[in-house]
Amino acid sequence: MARRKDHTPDELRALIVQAARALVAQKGGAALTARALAARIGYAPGTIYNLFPDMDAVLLAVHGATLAGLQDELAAAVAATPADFSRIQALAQAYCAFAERHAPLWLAMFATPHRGRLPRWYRARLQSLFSLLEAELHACLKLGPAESRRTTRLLWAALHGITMLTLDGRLQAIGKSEARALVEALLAPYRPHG
Amino acid sequence: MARRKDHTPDELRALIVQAARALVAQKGGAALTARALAARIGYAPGTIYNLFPDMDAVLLAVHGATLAGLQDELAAAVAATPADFSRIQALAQAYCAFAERHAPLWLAMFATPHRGRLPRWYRARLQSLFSLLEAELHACLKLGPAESRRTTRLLWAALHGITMLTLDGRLQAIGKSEARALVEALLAPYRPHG
DNA sequence: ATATAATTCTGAACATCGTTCATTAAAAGG
DNA sequence: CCTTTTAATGAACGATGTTCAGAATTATAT
Repeated sequence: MARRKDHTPDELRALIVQAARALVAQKGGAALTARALAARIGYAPGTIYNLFPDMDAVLLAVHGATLAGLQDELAAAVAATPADFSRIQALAQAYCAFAERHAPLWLAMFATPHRGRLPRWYRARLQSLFSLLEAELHACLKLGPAESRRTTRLLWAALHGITMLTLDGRLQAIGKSEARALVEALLAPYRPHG
Repeated sequence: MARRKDHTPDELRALIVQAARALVAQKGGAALTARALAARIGYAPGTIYNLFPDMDAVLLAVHGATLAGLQDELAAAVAATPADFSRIQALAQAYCAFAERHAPLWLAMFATPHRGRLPRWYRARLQSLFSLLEAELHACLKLGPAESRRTTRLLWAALHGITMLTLDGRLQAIGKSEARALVEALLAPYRPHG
């Protein structure tokens, strides 16, 4: 039995990613199994493999959507703040808020180390995100190009650490309210003097 | 067939953890399967379950050993440096060096989010590590109690982030040499003025 | 219209995983 | 020597990712 529903390959691909995203968001990354996903979209498990090489690729597509969502919110934060230190604060808080609001999706993104290198479209997404932050740091903190590059990586990594330790409660669980204070303290050295 | 080799339960427990540790260190966390572990110690898979409730418990014991190893090296760093800012630098570099040197073990420690709360002995291990750092920060940086508590968490989380992003190459891969520069930049604001 | 080709979906099958447990072998005790 | 206790087994169960020969449907050609 074939063609039970008329979905173009692209539509079906999008349907799979959407269902996978919902599954991870609701029940965590471990709940994303081929059979559960197939049941959710009303297809047989094998159908997924006609559109994705394996389940890792499905999960990576979910992560891509998560990164896109973060980028949208960071862009909104840029648009809503003046081009000074307060924008950097807003970006950092938006990052933390997004990760907290989509905790299962965010945790799933870092749960399993990827074997092999990430596909180009995924690296491009990351690069795009990174460039956005770097541009804002350069503009708002008046750093030199080399310094803003390093500072971006430092703040990015530090934010990642704060967020992860907050979310999964590992290593001396950090309360959610304390996370904001930590981000403040992280950025404090970069605040213009006065 | 029973009692083929004479191991007390404690010896066998230690043997299992040791073999599991070697397995993770050599082939990564995903290679730690009940059957592979059993084969490595010359027992049947079921034997593992006589000594551990499940494989997660074995993995957690491995992580406990990893944390103990880190604590030893941090203590050595304390003993080898004067009680000033340079000691904080040495601690941070020791942390990064340990994670890098035991990359598979370190990555495995953060690969899967733990369901439920961690056992008490594990939380005590973490607390012990954290207390060591907090005491040194308090002593070497002349911070108040509340401030040293927050600063410890901040630096801990930031170090975690730098280390993780360096090791698994995710998110704008940070080169190993660049990681040291990032740690330097992270600590720079706390360097005594001059 | 009819036949043929191309597409698309199925679901049984395979290997491997964690885990359980009735069974069996070995040691200890009477 | 017999009995009890302990320790180890390995077959078995359910669930996993993945494959693929075949079935069902649509498109195309004659």
